[in-house]
Amino acid sequence: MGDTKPAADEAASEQVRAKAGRVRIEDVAEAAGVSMKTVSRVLNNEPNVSPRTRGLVEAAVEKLRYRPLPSARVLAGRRSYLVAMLFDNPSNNYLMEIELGVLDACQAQHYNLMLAPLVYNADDIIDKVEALVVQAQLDGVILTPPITDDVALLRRLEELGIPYASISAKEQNRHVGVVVDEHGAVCSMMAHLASLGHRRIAHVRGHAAHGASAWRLAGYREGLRRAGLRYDARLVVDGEFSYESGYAATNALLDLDDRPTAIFAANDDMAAGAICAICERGLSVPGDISVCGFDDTPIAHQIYPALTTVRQPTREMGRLAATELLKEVRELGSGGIVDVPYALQLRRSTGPVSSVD
Amino acid sequence: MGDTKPAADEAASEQVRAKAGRVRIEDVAEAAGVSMKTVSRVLNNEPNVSPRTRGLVEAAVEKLRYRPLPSARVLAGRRSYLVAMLFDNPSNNYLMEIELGVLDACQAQHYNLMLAPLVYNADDIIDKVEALVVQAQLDGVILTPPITDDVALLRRLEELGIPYASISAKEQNRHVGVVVDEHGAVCSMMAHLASLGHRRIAHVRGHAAHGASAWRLAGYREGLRRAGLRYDARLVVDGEFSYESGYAATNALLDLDDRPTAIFAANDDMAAGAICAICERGLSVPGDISVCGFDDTPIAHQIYPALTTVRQPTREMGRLAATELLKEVRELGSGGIVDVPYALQLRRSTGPVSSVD
DNA sequence: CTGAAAGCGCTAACAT
DNA sequence: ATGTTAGCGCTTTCAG
Repeated sequence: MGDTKPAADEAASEQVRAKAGRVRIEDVAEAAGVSMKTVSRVLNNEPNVSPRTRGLVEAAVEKLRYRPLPSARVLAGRRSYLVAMLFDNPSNNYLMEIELGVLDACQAQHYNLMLAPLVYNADDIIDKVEALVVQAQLDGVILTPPITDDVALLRRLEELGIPYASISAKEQNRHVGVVVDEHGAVCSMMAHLASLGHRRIAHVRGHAAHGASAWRLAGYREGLRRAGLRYDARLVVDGEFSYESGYAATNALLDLDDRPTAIFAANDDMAAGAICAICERGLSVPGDISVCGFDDTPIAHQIYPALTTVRQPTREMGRLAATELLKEVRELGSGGIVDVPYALQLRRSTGPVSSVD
Repeated sequence: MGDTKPAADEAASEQVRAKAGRVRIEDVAEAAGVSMKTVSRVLNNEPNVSPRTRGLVEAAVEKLRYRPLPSARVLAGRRSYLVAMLFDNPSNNYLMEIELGVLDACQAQHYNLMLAPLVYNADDIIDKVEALVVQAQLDGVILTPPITDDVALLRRLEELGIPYASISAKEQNRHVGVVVDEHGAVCSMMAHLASLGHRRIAHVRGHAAHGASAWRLAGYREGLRRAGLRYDARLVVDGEFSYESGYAATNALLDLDDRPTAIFAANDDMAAGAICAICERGLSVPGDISVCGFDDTPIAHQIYPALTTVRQPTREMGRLAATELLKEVRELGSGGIVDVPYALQLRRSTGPVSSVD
């Protein structure tokens, strides 16, 4: 390690600086023999840099292992490289999958994610979000159900001119985000039940305030229609997406004189509750009654019998929503709606209608 | 709206500025009739401000609805007001509860949370974390299992001098963070099983690389000892915390000539797998075999029969870990280890040993 | 295509 | 107890 050659000196001093202080854009500029601004251009993919210069800068960045300091960029620039995910925890599992997907996209594009727990329908939600957007200088927000359906909030976000993307929003007009054809999914599920010979199919609804509940009910009715079955209001009972509500709703159905041979619950948790209620009466699934759910959460294959349900690619949905949002952030109007595919997961909880019935 | 009176002018200009640009510390200083620095002192709870002045400043902050811009504070100051949570998803549910707790504490103390998905035992984990710490200027990190047990990482964090807090770390020496007495919890569970008359109690182990597995096994052995039961190696089978592994392990146990009358699985998912395996053989839980788990995840009460298990206050653990970390951030050495209580959740999956046995 | 200078909003160090 | 000054590291004008 001689200290005679200038090159060695330079390398050494750079080392020291990197260790002690921190490599700054100025150091990179010096190393590449260009100005700070040119380095900045390269970093931000701006036009008007010759390929040769770009290469020089990139090499210097690599060599010095330079990474821009986020706070400095934010302070100086217009963008904050920060998006927030607004949520009112619908379910730990669903939310975490979405979050992981969002994180995937954010990391890939060097954006940061901030989490904003909110309470759906609380009257201070707009103030809270506004404070967040202004204070944290958010570049955009991701809305998860059921926050997606707060019209007042949507309006305010539009007034503020801040890009947003929603996941499974009820109203899809003018939105950026991702949706899955829940209506179609439920229709397929109903077709599956009908093909097994079921004629009395019940539905346990989800929480009334959630958009998903309406879709799933609509799919149920359309499914009945297509199978040539009559809608019977007594076979539709309210739940609220929780295990307990599914349990209670199913007990009500089991008390009917003419009980159903199949139950479509609006999500897996309620379906699990349904199975429990059925088992407790000494009936068997699917021997006596078939049960199916929606979401394909882990519980779907961790209960006995394993649940027939509908799978949505949750993590992918998070990733795509974030991707569309970031497009929108870069250029208003460039984000779109992505329709992701669902898949029926046929498992043991559904079977042919029992012949004695 | 006259423009003659200076006071009105000032108010109006403040309004405009607040709307168009943004309220800055300078505006607050002007409104309070003090210098920028004094406002800064009040904002940061620094000493050497007279109560009167403090009051003046606070009133101005309130009136102008002033909020400091994070990036500016970070750039100018030493702290980043940012902590990261390092994780290698052990389970969506567990992680989300921890995260919500951490978020509670961070929000209360005006800190931001960054999420860092990692892969336990990957060889680039140290580089990744180091890049994060340096680049994002983290004030501290929170470690979740199993990342808590990466000794090389812990050493590096200490070298870097960056505060960290861990949740349920295997080695608790010199750590800041939160722990629960898992050993004691398992002993209690074993005492419960023994009191029901069980003499042949099996254990399905967790993933070998996780600290929790070792604790739970140790608690199992100690529990046997206290109940005066002999340890039988054939009754201990390996799992890896997944539903499938619990299912497979239980099938192995059921194939034994002298099969157990109770199974303690190292977590709920595996216990759910165990119940499935038992049911599939036409045996009943707890009639033929009692099953218990650990964690009290939602699945514990969503399967049939509901699972006897151990509950840890997960969200609270996240909150406490973050709280201790932030103490440590403010003043090295001020954070400590918090021992949180566990609770046995007795449900239907455990019962008296069958008399025929 | 490139560079020089002027801040972004705040805090640190040093006055006073 | 309070104020003054000089940056933090980057981007944005605006000028070449």
